Amino acid sequence: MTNNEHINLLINHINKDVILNENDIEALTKILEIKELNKKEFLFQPGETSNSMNFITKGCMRSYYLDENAQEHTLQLGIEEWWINDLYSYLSRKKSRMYVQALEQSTIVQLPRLKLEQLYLEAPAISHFFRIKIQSAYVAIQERVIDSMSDDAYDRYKVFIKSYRNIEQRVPQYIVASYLGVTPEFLSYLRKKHS
Amino acid sequence: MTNNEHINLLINHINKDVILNENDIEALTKILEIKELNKKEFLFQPGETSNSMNFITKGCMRSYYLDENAQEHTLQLGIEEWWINDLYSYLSRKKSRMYVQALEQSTIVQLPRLKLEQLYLEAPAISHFFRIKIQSAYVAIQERVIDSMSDDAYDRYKVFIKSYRNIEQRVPQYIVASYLGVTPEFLSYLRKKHS
DNA sequence: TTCTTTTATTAATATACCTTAAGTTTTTCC
DNA sequence: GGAAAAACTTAAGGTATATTAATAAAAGAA
Repeated sequence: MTNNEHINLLINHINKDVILNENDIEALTKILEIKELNKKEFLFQPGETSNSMNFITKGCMRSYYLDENAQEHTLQLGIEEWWINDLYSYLSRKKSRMYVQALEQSTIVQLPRLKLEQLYLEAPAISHFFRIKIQSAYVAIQERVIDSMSDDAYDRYKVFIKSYRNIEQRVPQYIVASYLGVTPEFLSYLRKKHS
Repeated sequence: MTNNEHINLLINHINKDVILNENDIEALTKILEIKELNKKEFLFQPGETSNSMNFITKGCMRSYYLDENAQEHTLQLGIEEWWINDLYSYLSRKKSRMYVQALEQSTIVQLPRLKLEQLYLEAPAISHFFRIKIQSAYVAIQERVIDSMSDDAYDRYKVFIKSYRNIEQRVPQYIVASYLGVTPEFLSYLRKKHS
């Protein structure tokens, strides 16, 4: 894929929610950076602060953290045309507890925070777009809190398969387990029991 | 309390995060509405769509929903100078699954959504304020997801007491349990065990 | 106050999920 | 293609939390 193909994926993606004019597109193109990540490579790690919005144009990524017992917990998974980040760190300007990692050879388009916030001032459409994105991130995570309180593990697995249809095939099952909040052994048991 | 006292609580609250000028304050005052709720009265119920931002100036409120087994799950608790809403419904414009209810005789200052979004256009400080609020709501809920995945019930209870210090005394324990995602019986057991 | 309703406690039994450990299958890479 | 590593499965035994049901305590109403 050429750089322009990656950039166009981003522009088209944004254009689904807001109307970008020529200036918006040019300004956006000026500030973006394209980054390649090898399989298992980290975009950032605990202790660092997220300084960009990251749009996946190729590959598959996840964010996760380690609890006190060094157990992995996956917070977010993403493939082509999804955003990946620790929004907590990006928004609060605090150090992240997260690893953000490529699960396959991946390419992302990055928008550096300071330049992006500068851009908000001249390009209201872009500001509006990210307001919408953050709102949907909120909506998604509230759904997750609700599901985790009302559903047992197998119901959460069904919800996961439904909303992450294409992703499920591409990531190891132990990562799905760490997203659902169960052990890989228990997920394996559930899959057998219900098959 | 007079209406002006309720309004001043809101203005002072907003002024902690952004600088409001005289016009901002006047415009804000023009669109706000003050509402009284009796103990146990609902601000809205499942099936309705949230159409305002709601700032508590007196009393204590919560949002909760019922799962398929008619179990209550408390999502949010708030007292004086906290916001209460189903942000999911407010932001997505979809019907809420939530009950938002006064736990004591309460007063809220409401900002109707359409008028507020109109106001954003002329009062960037207010737009900025709510962007910050939604961001902190995201940050708070992500913390909650992380805690629910890494901590056991007693650890979550300790976190709850720390962050909801003043609220804990004012709400029945079974509501705390429904916030933590455990049964009232189990919370009672935990409190005894660790006392 | 007294009665009624709401909330909290206790305890026995049940269940969802975890831990450990061993064995199997799949993927990676030289 | 074969060895090594990574991922998945199975099963036994254990723990955190749920369920049920009965009692006690506290709060609200008359």
